[in-house]
Amino acid sequence: MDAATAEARLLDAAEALFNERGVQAVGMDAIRSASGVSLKRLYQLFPSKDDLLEAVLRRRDETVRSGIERATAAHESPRERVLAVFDHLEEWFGQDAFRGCSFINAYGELGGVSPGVADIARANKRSLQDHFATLLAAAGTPAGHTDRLAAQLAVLANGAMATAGITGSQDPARHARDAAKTLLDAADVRS
Amino acid sequence: MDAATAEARLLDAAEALFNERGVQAVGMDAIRSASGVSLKRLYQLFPSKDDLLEAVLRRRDETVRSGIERATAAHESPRERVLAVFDHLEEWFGQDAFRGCSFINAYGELGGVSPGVADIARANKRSLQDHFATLLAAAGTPAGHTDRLAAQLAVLANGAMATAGITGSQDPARHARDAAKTLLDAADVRS
DNA sequence: GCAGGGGGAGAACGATCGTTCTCCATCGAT
DNA sequence: ATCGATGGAGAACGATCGTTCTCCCCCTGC
Repeated sequence: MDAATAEARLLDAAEALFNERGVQAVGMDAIRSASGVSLKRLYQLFPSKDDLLEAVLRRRDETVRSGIERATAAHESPRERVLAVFDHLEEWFGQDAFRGCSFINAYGELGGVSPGVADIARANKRSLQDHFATLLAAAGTPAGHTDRLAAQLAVLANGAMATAGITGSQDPARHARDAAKTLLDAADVRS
Repeated sequence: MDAATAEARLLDAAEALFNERGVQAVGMDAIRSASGVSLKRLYQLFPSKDDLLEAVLRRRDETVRSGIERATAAHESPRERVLAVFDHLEEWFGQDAFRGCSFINAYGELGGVSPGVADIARANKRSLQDHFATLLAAAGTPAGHTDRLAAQLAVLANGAMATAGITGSQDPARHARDAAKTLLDAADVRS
């Protein structure tokens, strides 16, 4: 097995286990067993558990960003693109392994003691809000209003993730989408 | 020191430390040092760390419920009472020790391995949504709409907590409040 | 004054974890 | 065929943690 596939297998296994049980409850042996990669190789590629965790979060960050990008690109108007984000959330929440947003969870567990984890979580949440702002700017909304509306939409999306994680239901995505529609209507973002 | 004050000191110390560093990063020795209660007494009152954690979360649940109750009771109309919840959040987010919602954080860290923690978090979030529903029902909103609107407001509140925790800012509370106002307007909850 | 019991300080214990090390099998190059 | 390097399996190590135990002090009832 070459280094690239070993790394991918490690990130896959670690991501799944961290998602399922949290970070600190997962031992390096469990990651080794699940990935089929030896401890020696593991520590060659990721010198510490922190390094592995941050690599997992960085890859996950890239995954969710491109997933949202792809979901919004499939629609034409800014309004539909904003709503597509919430449709994307609903689909995500329906997956079997869904147990909340990795960044919200990792921040809750380690944000207080690991600045690296806190930074990655912050960056991911900022990128979500920036994405909303970009979509709204294309609708020709006045600049002052887009930032406020983007912040409100980000709060809705994060609330959907947190609520869906805890309750284990997809409903929060639909409620967030409905609320987003109301906010877009009120801001006169109709196309 | 009698049992009641020992218990209170333990819950205070554990709550502060869990909030600051997460649950698993806090050793029982740290709780003993911070509380000034001996390990023997600690284990007499709480036979395991899990018991202590659940007691902390249950007390915290009572605290946030009564805090929201008190904040809403200070206002007259259903609309103002709903908005008072978000003012209450903003004040909370401004506290120095604020590091996100205990239930969202605890669920992220332990919800996957501890059904007790997951249950308490679920109950807390359900009570928040129920509270919104009760406030809206008093406004005479049609029953079908109150549940949907209450769910949307709960998503907003949870999103404010998650976003404020990660970004360390009070702004999400104001954005959530603004969004809530828009939703109330759209649902014609004007008093 | 004294026996006894409850509580405090902290050592001790067993388990687990992150990390490193040992030993051995494999394999390509000469 | 032999050498050297590579990597795998898993033991070993040191630290930490949850939990229990030991020892001693102090207080109370007679």
